[in-house]
Amino acid sequence: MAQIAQVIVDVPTMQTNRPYTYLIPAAWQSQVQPGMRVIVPFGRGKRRVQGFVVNLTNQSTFDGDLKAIDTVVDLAPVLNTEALAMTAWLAQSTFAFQITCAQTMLPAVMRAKYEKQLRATDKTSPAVREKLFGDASSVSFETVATDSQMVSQLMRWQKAGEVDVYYQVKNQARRKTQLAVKAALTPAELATAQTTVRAGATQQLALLKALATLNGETLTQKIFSRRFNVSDATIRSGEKKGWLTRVAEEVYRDPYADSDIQATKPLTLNDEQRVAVDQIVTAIDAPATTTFLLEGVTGSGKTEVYLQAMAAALKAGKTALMLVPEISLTPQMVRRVKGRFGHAVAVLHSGLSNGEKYDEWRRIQRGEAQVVVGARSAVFAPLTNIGLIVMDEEHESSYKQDDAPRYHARQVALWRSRYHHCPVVLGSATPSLETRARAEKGVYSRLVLKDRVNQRPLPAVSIIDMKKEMQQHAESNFSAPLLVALQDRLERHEQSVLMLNRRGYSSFVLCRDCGFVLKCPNCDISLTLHMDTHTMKCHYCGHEEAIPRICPNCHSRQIRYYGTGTEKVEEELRDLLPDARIIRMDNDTTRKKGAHEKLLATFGRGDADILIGTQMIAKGLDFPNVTLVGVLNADTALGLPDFRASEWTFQLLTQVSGRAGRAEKAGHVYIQTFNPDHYAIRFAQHHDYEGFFKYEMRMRHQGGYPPYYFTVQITASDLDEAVAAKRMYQLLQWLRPRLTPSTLILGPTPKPIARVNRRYYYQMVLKYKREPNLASTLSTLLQETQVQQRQGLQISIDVEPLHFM
DNA sequence: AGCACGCCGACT
DNA sequence: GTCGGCGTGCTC
Repeated sequence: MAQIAQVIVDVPTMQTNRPYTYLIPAAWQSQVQPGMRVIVPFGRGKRRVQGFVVNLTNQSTFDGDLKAIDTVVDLAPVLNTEALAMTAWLAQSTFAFQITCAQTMLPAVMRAKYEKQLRATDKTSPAVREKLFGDASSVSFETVATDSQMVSQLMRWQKAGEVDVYYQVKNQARRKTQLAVKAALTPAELATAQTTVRAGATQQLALLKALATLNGETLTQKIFSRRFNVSDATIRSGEKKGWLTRVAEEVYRDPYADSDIQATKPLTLNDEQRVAVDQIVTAIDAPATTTFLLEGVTGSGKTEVYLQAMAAALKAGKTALMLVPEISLTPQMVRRVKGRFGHAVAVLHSGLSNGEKYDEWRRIQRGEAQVVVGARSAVFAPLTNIGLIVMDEEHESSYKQDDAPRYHARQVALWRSRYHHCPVVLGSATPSLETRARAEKGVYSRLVLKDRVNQRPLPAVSIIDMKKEMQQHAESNFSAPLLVALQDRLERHEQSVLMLNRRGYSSFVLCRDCGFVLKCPNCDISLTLHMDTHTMKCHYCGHEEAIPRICPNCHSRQIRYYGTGTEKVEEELRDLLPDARIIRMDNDTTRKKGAHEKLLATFGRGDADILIGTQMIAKGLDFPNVTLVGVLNADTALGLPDFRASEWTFQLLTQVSGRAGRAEKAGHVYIQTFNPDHYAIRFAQHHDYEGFFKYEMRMRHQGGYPPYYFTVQITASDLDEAVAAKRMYQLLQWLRPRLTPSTLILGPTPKPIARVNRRYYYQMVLKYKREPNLASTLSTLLQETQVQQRQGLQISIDVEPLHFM
């Protein structure tokens, strides 16, 4: 029986990023297990924090007095052996704190909330009691400690024993319960009771008869009253008479409870799909940790391959994990998977409430769900005995988390595949260069789907040179050919989709007299105009202000907005095509829960002719009547200072092109661009992924970028620009001699957006092929800079960053 | 992170 | 003299 526990405490700092040793109180010794949450005293005061038990021993390696665990929060571990191992690996590979990693794997409600409280003691004088507590015995420190004078007063009272400081560690997890009805009498007694109710009491008679059918089982009151048509009032009076008892029964919050989902059958596979499924199934059965790259154009039936391979994993008694990008996790997608696997499916995505996420997580943990579908963080789903991991649209940048722990779901998936000894399927029409290059080298097995399931050819793509258009016509978002095509679709009662590439683009306010651009007072970027709220907003810090009527700089009235937002495009289109029914889909119109789905349903029913949207419309939507896709500005992302700009542009254009002509009717795509000869646009025009891959690989080779080099980004930020810059140069001096000479260091440079939220950002990028001591060097760097970090300097390390700006 | 300790300036 | 400002070190 273990007497001592090693605990990772909820104090995310470099110094506390290691286990602390605690005594286990005798009463808990047989129950505490690694992976359980505990509450422990930490520090010299009375502070208490939550922690995770990571190890049990009988001997302390700590030479000093041990404190004892205060409370054990869980009855069973919330992190199993795999999750604990994953925590350690994740912390080490992303340079994040272990506690941060552990918390990332669990639903948000399992994170503790802390409240510092003051409690009355037996020494509390009436005056203090009156001033602080009133009738209560405790009060939150924050509500009383209003200013520094009060804080010192409170400290004096604490020293005098007038008040006691206490840390309340709050568990946010709430289980949802529903009242359930249970018969309190035996069947014989119920029968007797039926004869004793007064004549005409039909409700009571119905209740007794209903209770008799329960056979001692419980049934939620809601269903009970509906099924037997007895009112809640009757049930309550039955409870008073002692016929029944009502108990609170735990229920899961089921986000899809109200949607009725049609069961679907596996579709017939074509030859290529068959080959793919067979290979994956062979790997599942072996089992082998093969990583497959499933490459197939839109409409080639990748999803069906996933579903049939997952079915094989279930058939082998194993579980399956399917990751999809957040924006592809639409109700249609969920319906498709649930239709195939029914109640075995748990869904995890950001649209769920915290309670719903918690319940889905517990269903998985208890083994009640064998299939998990979810976005990035679902890669940590507590499935055991995984037989297959699928990652759809593996090139999507949303798989990389932007804040600590800065992990890529693909890396986690590969780690779990090794742990469970199961295959991984990475699917995409436009694989990331890293993945495709690994397939080329034979590290991954490549499976190719060349044919579209419906045998439709890919749509024709026309490139429109906007430079020429601008010379011939007045300034407009719509070129003549696109407008003609839109008109034509209207006449033929076919639908069109227009995409506005928002990346690197927005509408801002500019003074036509002096050129003044309205900027955010906290960040280094222009404020974006929002017509719906009639405000100027900063997309980085959320700052909001009124739209200026006169220029703050020269007081001219010639201050107008520039650039293009979806709203402005919509407005212009309504002018040009007054008869068209238009739907706009962007962050503003889809913010409300379910709004996204509603707009798509309207469009799908044919209640609109044109759908205007941002990147979010490029993915997954599949409407047979769409025969025209227009990209209004293909090249805004090309101007970004990022070596992946071409890759993103190519992927986006290829994806959006796939939206045209998915059924019987042929589709056409119009791409408006100022760079008609750019290779990313040319290869997208010809649906030529292979061509793009070869060309881009040459570019990466020349520039020394991934996948030829590994990269690490180091960022420093401070309120004082000079401090950030100086520290960054010191880091460079410190790092250079510790790294191999062949490692390249780019920078330090100010970030393209140098100031965000009043902080100044500087970055440095390491490019290397082999750097054996990199991990230890970078951890030392973090250790050595912790004193500066206290003083307000923030340093972060991003391994294989996706965004270089 | 949050707390105690310790060292300096300005006041009951 | 002391109260309280902040820089520094430590938390099993």
